[in-house]
Amino acid sequence: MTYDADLMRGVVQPIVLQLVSERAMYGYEIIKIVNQRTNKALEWKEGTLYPCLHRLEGSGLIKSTWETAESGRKRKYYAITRRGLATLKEKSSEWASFTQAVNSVLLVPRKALA
Amino acid sequence: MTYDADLMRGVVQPIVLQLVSERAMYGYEIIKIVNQRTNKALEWKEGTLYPCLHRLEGSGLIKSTWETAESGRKRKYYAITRRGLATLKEKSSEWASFTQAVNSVLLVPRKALA
DNA sequence: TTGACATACATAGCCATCCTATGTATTATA
DNA sequence: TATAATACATAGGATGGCTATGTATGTCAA
Repeated sequence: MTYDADLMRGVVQPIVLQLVSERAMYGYEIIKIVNQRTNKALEWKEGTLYPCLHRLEGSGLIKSTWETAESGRKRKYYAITRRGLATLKEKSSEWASFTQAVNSVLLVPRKALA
Repeated sequence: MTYDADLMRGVVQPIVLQLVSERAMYGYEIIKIVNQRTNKALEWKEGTLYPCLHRLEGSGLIKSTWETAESGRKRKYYAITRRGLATLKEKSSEWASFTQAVNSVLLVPRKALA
């Protein structure tokens, strides 16, 4: 159990929503981009992403379409829905205020302590 | 299921460790301080804190002593241990790098997008 | 052409823990 | 003498990330 596993909860959905809001993406691509954009600070596995994609689609926050690349390979592209966009905005600001709240406890300067 | 519940995982332990590292505290006090210091952005209930305190003590990261206030009321004070302090430092920097990683995905400026 | 690897999707089961709800007991207050 | 606040505790539900595994196709080097 990496500690990261607990931290990860609550951010996987917003991150996925953010990415597919930028442009339509397929699952494998999302994993690569997350690893890349965070310099592997976040290193997602399939077991993290795919169930999340299915949940998001089940909730109507994203929608998928199968497409075939020139290579002939089939990919399931996900795009954000109107409701997904609203949720993304919600969760983004929630994340911002949450981190601020946590930091207000975690980052108390020593000189401020009695 | 508030979304906050998922975000909360992974920060409860570090926050508790941070607080009891400042000075010895008892459970009920910790709850009040968290609510207060975060302006109720974080609003912990007993069911969140007490099991966490027991886990931390079980792991040897904090240790407890019963004390009696002038009022006659009994309180269980928790203090951080040497190992707890080491863990706190670890988790604090983990939290810092984690939020940075998440923000590097979540806070991509629009103009940076292809 | 064959083996290895990367790509691409998917899911079952484990497990940790946050939350709700509930319980007990004591002290303070109206 | 209620009611609220203080103070501790735990059982049970629910969620979802992680491990492991499975399938299939495309690419590339030996």
